[in-house]
Formats: sequence, structure tokens, C-alpha cells
Amino acid sequence: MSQAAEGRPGTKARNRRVAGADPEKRRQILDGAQAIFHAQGFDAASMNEIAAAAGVSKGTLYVYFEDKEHLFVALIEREREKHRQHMDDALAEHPDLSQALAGFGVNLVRLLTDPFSLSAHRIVLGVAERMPDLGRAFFERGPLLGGQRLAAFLNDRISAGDVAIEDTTLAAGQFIDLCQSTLLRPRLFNAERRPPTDAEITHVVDAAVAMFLARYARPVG
Amino acid sequence: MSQAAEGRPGTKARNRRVAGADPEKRRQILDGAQAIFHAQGFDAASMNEIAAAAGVSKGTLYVYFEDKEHLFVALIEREREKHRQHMDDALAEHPDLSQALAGFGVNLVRLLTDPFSLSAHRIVLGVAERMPDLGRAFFERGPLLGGQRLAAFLNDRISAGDVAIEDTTLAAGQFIDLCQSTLLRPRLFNAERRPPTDAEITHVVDAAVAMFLARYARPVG
Amino acid sequence: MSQAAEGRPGTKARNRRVAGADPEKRRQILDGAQAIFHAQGFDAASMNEIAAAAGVSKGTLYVYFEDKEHLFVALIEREREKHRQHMDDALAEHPDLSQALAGFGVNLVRLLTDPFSLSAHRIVLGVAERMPDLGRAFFERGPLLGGQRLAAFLNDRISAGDVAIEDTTLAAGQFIDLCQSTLLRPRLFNAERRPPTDAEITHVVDAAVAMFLARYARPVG
Amino acid sequence: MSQAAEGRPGTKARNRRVAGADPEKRRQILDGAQAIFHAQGFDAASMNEIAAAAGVSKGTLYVYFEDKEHLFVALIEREREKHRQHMDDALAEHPDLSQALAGFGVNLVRLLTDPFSLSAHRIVLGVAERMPDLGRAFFERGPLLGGQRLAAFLNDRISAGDVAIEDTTLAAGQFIDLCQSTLLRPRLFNAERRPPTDAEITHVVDAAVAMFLARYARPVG
DNA sequence: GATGAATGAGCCTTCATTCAT
DNA sequence: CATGAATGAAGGCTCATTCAT
Repeated sequence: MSQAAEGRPGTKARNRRVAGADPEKRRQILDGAQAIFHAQGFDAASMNEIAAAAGVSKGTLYVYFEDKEHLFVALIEREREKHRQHMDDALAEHPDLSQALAGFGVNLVRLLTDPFSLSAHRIVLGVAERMPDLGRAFFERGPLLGGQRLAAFLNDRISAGDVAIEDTTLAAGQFIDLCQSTLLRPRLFNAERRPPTDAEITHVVDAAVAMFLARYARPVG
Repeated sequence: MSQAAEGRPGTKARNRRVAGADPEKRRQILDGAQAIFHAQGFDAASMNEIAAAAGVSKGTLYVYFEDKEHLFVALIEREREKHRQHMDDALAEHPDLSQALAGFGVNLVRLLTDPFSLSAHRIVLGVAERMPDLGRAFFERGPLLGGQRLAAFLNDRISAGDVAIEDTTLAAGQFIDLCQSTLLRPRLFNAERRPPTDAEITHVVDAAVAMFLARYARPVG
Repeated sequence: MSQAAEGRPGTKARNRRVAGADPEKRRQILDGAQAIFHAQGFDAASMNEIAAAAGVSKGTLYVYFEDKEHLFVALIEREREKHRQHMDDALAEHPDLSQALAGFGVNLVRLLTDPFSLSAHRIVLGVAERMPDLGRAFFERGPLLGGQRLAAFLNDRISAGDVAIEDTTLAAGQFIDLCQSTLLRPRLFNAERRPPTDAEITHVVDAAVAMFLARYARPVG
Repeated sequence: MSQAAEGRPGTKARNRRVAGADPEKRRQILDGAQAIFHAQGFDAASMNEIAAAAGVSKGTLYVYFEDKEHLFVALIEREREKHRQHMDDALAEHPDLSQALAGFGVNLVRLLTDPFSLSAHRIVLGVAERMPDLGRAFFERGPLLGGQRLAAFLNDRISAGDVAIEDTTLAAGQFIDLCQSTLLRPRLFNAERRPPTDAEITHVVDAAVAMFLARYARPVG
């Protein structure tokens, strides 16, 4: 019987029971945690609220996650995962350098100014003093990784003769920061709640590309 | 009324006192609050610890500050005040454009990567969701103001014919972000605890100036 | 009723089963419960741990035992049963009075200072306030019964003219307590973890016999 | 004003305030703790109930005692203190050996069969597995100490030529245990709730003295 | 019958805030 | 005004017990 069920597509996938292994319920809990953590921050969020938001009992939270901190870390990991998938291949699309950079920049800004992303940043930064490992992990697998990818892309373009850059790590960081200028900071501080319009994003990213190329583009001819 | 009281004989000598008006004790409390808030973050800091660190009683805290949040806001304001004084005149010192920018940049990076500053940033960002007013105030009187000053400086230089810039607000933001590239973010996330060396700062700021001028410097002609 | 069910065809083969009737599994559960209760005490022992130690699921525990308390009582009963079997015939072995008493005493002390026995005592005493029935049952079927047997034995010896005792119940109690002097109490309080050596036991029991006979032995002649 | 109050006898003694130092409130809390711990045992007693029984808030409990365990230990210490005072000088009163022993025995039995004492014994034994230090402390400062005092007394009487004893430690233990025979155990197990009558106590203690002297008294001659 | 995920009451403890002294 | 003992709501977490599978 269970053999038949196993193979059937569309069947609810909870054949084998393992402690805290129902992925559906796990997702449900993370959804509730997301709602509460993002609205309240780490400390102000209570496990009670999270359980209510997730539609499970408090005890169930502890079946799926060791404690509040582990739940929070799992949530952050899930959100980063989404981001990574979103950013992949942003650079490879356009053969033209300025278009590739612009595409990358627009993608990046959209990502970073997304309310969830902003909120996650705020929370991680808020606990970074007490939970340095989380801060480091978030940084290394997020911003640092993004910078490394862009740096690798720039190295390719150096080889291709498109640009002349000595410190590609710095150059990548520069471009990334330029793309966010005037857009990210006010939102991170919650001084501006409205996401940037496409026009605003384009304006800033175009300016970033222009500046970047003014400095690093190899003179043609 | 308080004037009348003043003259009355037999009154205790310290009659003109207003609630929480002893500036020395106020400073003392803020010093204690700084130590605890920076070490623990907003939520994890307890009023008990702060009172102990300040060497006053818990009750006294509430004479000088309405509640924990107001105490925290007052602390942040005091720290911002220090920063402002530090940044003033950084731009006016050098008549030479690139030197003025470099001086501003170095000052800025030193300021932002100072452990206290990093810690204040983290805490404010951590509570920005729940305390948007604090986030906004911190942004407006800090980063935004800094940008506006640099923008004003750039406008002067436009008039002087040194640079050609259309959007000075954006340009100021760009320069500020370029100065921090690769230096601020790892420290904000606590992935790097060591403050940047002078050489590192110079390297990044020089690159920022170079890029900025490559884009905006008016060709001497 | 269960007879009718028995004959019905198509019924699952294991129909005569009554709730919690598999004696093997029952033993298995009690073994696990023994390990956990003795190591942790009644309150600190968790049904989870017991289920794990027994190698059954938590639900199964409740098939065999109504609740935690009933499980504990069943465990205590089982352990008492072992003791009873051990003590039986200890008195009948030796025709000589002092040898019979000494044999009984040594047996008794060995039994009472056994780690399991000590632990069971502690737990039962610890819950005796809340569970008076358990305390009473443990006492009546344990220490009281032992005393009664010894008293009966003494009555026989009175008839035989070996001893002269007015209050045999008291005399039996006295002998039992003398045998434990300085040996049981420190172990019950966990102030001494090492079981008494044979020499220690013999020393105390011999002293008990000597004292007992000094008081009650009929002068020969 | 406070000067006057200070000197006056009968004034409530709370002049200086120290954290958790109001002895009146401390006593009040211990009284509440006694009521609840003795009725429920250590684990089943809740800090909530204790606070209610003591007529203070839950928080106040933690001003006076670090945690549940420390509160419990303090309670046990207080009760032991009462006992010690009660037992002191019990031996010194009578110059006659058998009267001294009988007085000691009666005192001892009254003490040990007091409901509070029984309850304290039960609780300490109940947690002795998990809190061996408490068990050891209770034993050493209680039963062990009592035995040592009696042993010292017996040594005096050996010197005086009243008794001939080789192992006074054992002899002291024997006498103590004889005094409790048939009286303590049923009450410890809660199988008998009625305290022993004076007649019962005298009966058992007299029998203990008789047995003790039959064994150890030096033949007059 | 056996399983173990789910429940939710309840536990110990903390802490911002108040208020009698 | 300064003090710090007292408050009590709320927090994170555990665990005996139930019940759908």
C-alpha cells in the first residue's frame, strides 16, 4: 500500500514520519516566523506570537526548531536562498558590458530594497553584536559572495580587454555601493517606506555604470 | 512661582531644581547606558544593569528619562552630536578639490568604522522597524545631513568651475558610498572586528576620489 | 463478548488481545522506567526518556499504564516482589538462634543498601506526601511485612524457650533497626555512595545480635 | 526621627535597606515556602503557589532567594536550626545514665516524628539523588551530628566507668535507631499520620534504654 | 495495537516600571 | 530628589497526554 502511495504523484508526501520532518509544517512555521520577526525584530518577537501566526502550537515550534535562535537562523537561511536564486545569471545575460552591469545593478537594487530583505538586514544587524556568527554567515554568504561574483565577472572582462582594473575586489565593491547610493540607506533606516520606482532605480544604476566606466573602461582604439 | 520660592528662608538650598536637571548626573547615566546598550543591544540591555553601570539607582533613571526608549534615544542623540562636531570643517580645510574630498573621506571612514559608531548603527537599525521615528531621526540628522553638506560643497565647486555635475545629491551619495566600499559592511555585520588600517582607508578613499574625478572633474581646457 | 468476537471470520488474527496484555512489552517498559526513575526521581523523569529507554513509543506507554503515576506504582510493586522472594526463608535456614538472626540481618542489610533499593526508597518517600497510598502500600508490604515475619519467628522461639520477649513486634523492629545502624542512613541521604563491605555488615549485624541476645536471651539453666 | 526610632526597643527593625534584607519578609517567604514545599514536595511545589502562600509577588521571591533550589535549601537550614536548639543540652540534664538516655531518646523521637520534620526528611530524601550535596549536608549536620554528640557523651561515661563500649559510634547509632523503632518508619512512609502518644514514645524509649544497658552497662560490683 | 507529532497548560525566571520611605 | 524593594506581566521552554495515521 505504502509502495503504491509512494510512487503516485500529487500524493501528500508525508509517508515516513521523522521528528519535525513534515516539510509542509516546517514551511508553515517559517512563514509565521517571517511575519512576526520582520514586524517586531528578534527580541520583541515572541514564540507565542509566532506559534499563533503559524497556526501551530507552541510545542510544535520546538519539535521543528531547537530554540528561538535556531528558528531565526533557519528563517534567514531560507530567505537568503531565495535571493541567491534570484541573482544567479544576472551578469551572464548581456554580452555588452554596460548592459550587463546595468542589469546586475537593477536586479541588485530591486532585491535589496525589497521590504523583506530590508527587514532581514535590520534584524541581522541588530543582533550581530550578540550573535556574531550569524552576522558573519549572513555577510559571507550574501554581500561578500555577490561581490566575489561580480569580481570574477570583471576579471573575465579584463581578460577580454574591456576594462583595466587593478583591484577587482574593490572595483566590484565600488560598483555595488554605487548602485545603492541614495536608495538603500533611507530605507534601511526606515526613513523611507516606499520602494524605489523603476525610474529611480534606473537613474541611479545608470549613473553607477557611467561612473564605473568613466574610471575603468579601456579606451577604445 | 519658583522665583518666590527662591527667596523663602528655611527652604532647602537646592530649590530651583527641576526634575532630572542635574547635568552631571545625566551625563553619568548616559555613560552607563552607552556601556550597556553597546554591549548588549537595545532589548538585551536591562535597566538594572544600566543603573548599576551608571552608579545610580533604578528610580533615578526614571527621574531623568521617561523610559528605556527615551533613554536610548537621548544616548543616540548625544553620540550623533559628537560625530557632527567631528565632521565639521572637514571639507573646508583644503582648497584643492581632490585633497578636500580625500580628507572628507578619510574622516568619514574613521568615524563610521569606530566601534561605538558601528554599534550605534546596529542598534538603531535593529529597532528601526519598531521605532521608525528613531530610525528616521538618526538617518536625517546623520547620513542625510552629511550628504547634504557634501552636496553643498559640490555646488560650490560647480560654481567654481571645478566639476560638472547634474545631480549633486546623487553625486554626494556616490562619493560617500565609494569611501566605505569593502570597509564598512564587513564591520557592520561583525564579520570583521579589526578597524581598518590607515593604509586600507587611504587605498579605498583614494580610489573613491579617483573614480569620482574621472566622472565629474571638468576637463581642464 | 470477547468470545463472540473470537469466532468471527475476517477478524484480524490478534483479536483476543487485551489492552496492554503483552507481558514481554510490559516488562520492557518497566525496565526502561526503572532506569529513568532511579536515575532522576519521579518528577524529574520524563515519559519521553522512559519511552526511549524502553524502546517503545510514547503512545505505547499509555496503552500499558494509565499514566505516569500508575507506571511508577507498577514499577515499585515489581521491585518489592523481587525483594520478597529474596528474603523468604532467610530465617528458616539455621536452627541456631544467633545464626538465624545474623543470617536474616546480613540478608536484610544487603538488600536495603542495594542502590536500586535505596533509590526506590528515596523516590517513594519523596512522593509519600502527595501519594499517601503508595507510601502506605510500600510500607505495609515491605518493612511492615518483614517485621511481622521476624516477629512470628520470635514467637516460635519464645515457645521453644529460647527467648523471653513481651512485645515481639517491638523486638522485631528493634533488631531490624539495629542491623541497619550507621549503614543505611548515610546511604539513604546519598552522603555515602559506596555499598557497605561484608566486614562492615558483619560487624554491625553481629553487634545487633549480641545486643538483642543480651536483652532477650533466656538465661540457660 | 529615625534616630529616636533606632534606639527604641520593639520598633520594627528595618532601618537600613539592603537587597533582600528585610528579615521580616524573608521569614514570611520561608513560611510560605514551608507550607507549599511540605504539602507538595520539591518538584510539585510551584513558585507561584509559594508566592501566593507567602503573600508576596513572584518577583520578590527572587529578590530574597536566587532560585527555587536556594529557597528550598534555606528553608531546610532554618528548620534544622530549630532542631539543633531543641536537642542541645538534652543529654546534660540528668546525672543518672538511664535517665539521661531516656531524656535524649524522648526528645529525639518527639523531634523526628514532628510533621514538619517528617516532611523535610521526605523531601530531602526525594531529591537526594539529584541534589547529593543537599542530602549530604542534611545528613551531616543532622543525624550524623546527633550521633557524634551521643558518642561523645558515651565516651564520657566510659571514662566515668558507667559503661563498657568498644565502638561508641556504633553504640550511639544503635541507641538512636532503637528509640525510633516502630515509631518513625510508618510515619515517614505516611502510613501513619497520627503522632505517637507520650505513652508510645515512653514505651519504645524505655525498651531502648533497657536493651542498651543490658548490653553495655558495666556490672556493678 | 503501535506510533510519534501535536497540543497547551504550566513551569521558572526576568525586567521595566512604580512608589513608599 | 534619590533609593531600591516590590510588582506582575510576559518570556522561552518542557512535558504529560492525546489522537490521527
